[in-house]
Amino acid sequence: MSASRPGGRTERVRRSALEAALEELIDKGFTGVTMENVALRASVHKTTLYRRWGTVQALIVEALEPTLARWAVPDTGSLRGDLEAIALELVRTFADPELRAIPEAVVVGAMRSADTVEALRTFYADRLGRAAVVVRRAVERGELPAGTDPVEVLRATCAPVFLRVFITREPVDEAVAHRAVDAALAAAAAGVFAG
Amino acid sequence: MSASRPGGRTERVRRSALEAALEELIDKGFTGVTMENVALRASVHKTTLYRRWGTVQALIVEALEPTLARWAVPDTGSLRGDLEAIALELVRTFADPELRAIPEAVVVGAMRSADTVEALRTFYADRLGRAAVVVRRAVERGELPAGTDPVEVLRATCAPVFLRVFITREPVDEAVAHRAVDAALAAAAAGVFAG
DNA sequence: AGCCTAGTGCAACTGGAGTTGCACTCCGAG
DNA sequence: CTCGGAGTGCAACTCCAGTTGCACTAGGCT
Repeated sequence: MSASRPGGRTERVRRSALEAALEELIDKGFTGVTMENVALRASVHKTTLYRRWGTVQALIVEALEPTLARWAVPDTGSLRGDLEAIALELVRTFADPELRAIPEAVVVGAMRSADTVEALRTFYADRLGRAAVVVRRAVERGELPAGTDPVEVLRATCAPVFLRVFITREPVDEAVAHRAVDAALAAAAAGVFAG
Repeated sequence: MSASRPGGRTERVRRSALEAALEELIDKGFTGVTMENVALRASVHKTTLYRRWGTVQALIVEALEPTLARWAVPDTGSLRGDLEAIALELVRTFADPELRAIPEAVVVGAMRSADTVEALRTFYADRLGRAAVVVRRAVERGELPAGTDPVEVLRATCAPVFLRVFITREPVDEAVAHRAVDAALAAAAAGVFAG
């Protein structure tokens, strides 16, 4: 464990491997990430990678943790502004091939290994849970009916973007984001997500 | 090509392989489908499979074509009824592990090979296009504002289901389907998808 | 009937992912 | 400083997906 030797070689190897994994991911896309390539780039032997992480998926998941963790909930003053910030960030992420590689890798990984499924589930549970504040504030301000399920509003906002990117494989632009926000707001205002 | 000898061995091999591929897919899930396993089950040599289809993904895509093609657009008399039929069919498909394997395989395949991406895109373009009648009828009946984009309504209806199944990995039930329909209808009624 | 060839079967090969046993290095505790 | 052991490097191995060259079978055509 790295905990036993936090300042030593183990930690250097760990950092080097995670950094290399991230670079490989961005370069080659989720298909090209290989233990051997990562090992080469990190100047670490592949045996070490297998021993510490077991699978490429696990390595990638850990490599992505810091990137995914640092995410700030928007606070623009209005619900529409907050939701648009969230939706637009999604669209921009998926528009940039480099940024897109990261969420894509996780979703793909989840299709293959059960542990990655769990990682994905907890990640989105956490992020949706954190973003829920945005809707709760709106309910307090009286912008939405009392009893509105915050997470449902967020799901409705993000779902069309994900649908196009991962399922129907349609292009996404800012108009998609705006329409998704409008739709979510209309449904929420109508009380669909309340009770 | 099988066209050159439509009644002969080539066609028998083709049918046998596609059938075996489908069975393998349902049995083992998308992970377990291997050219060798399919070859074994179909009593066809794996070399033949590689020569005819090239990759497992291509084989699976072709094996799924007939299943995916036979799909009837619902016509219950009301838009809500039609959309609920569509959404509930999705939910039921994903609830059944056997049925779920099929769309899952295609989505996973699309993450890996470019040709599968194209297959997925055209499939959903076709299905959304065919289902659009449901909304067009509703517009004619005056249930929705004129100028409503039919496909947008369908996307809004299906997106939350796909989001939970493939992205956030949350369980789906019929309540999810109903709420998605309600949300899509509320947004459409508010004119979000018109103009 | 008999030829012609596309399509298939077969076996051996390639290549890369993942594993294993062993030697060695280096951190940290005493 | 030195010693123990966790962690790492290394090389050789297994295993399986995918490839290739060759023989041959079987369907269509004259």
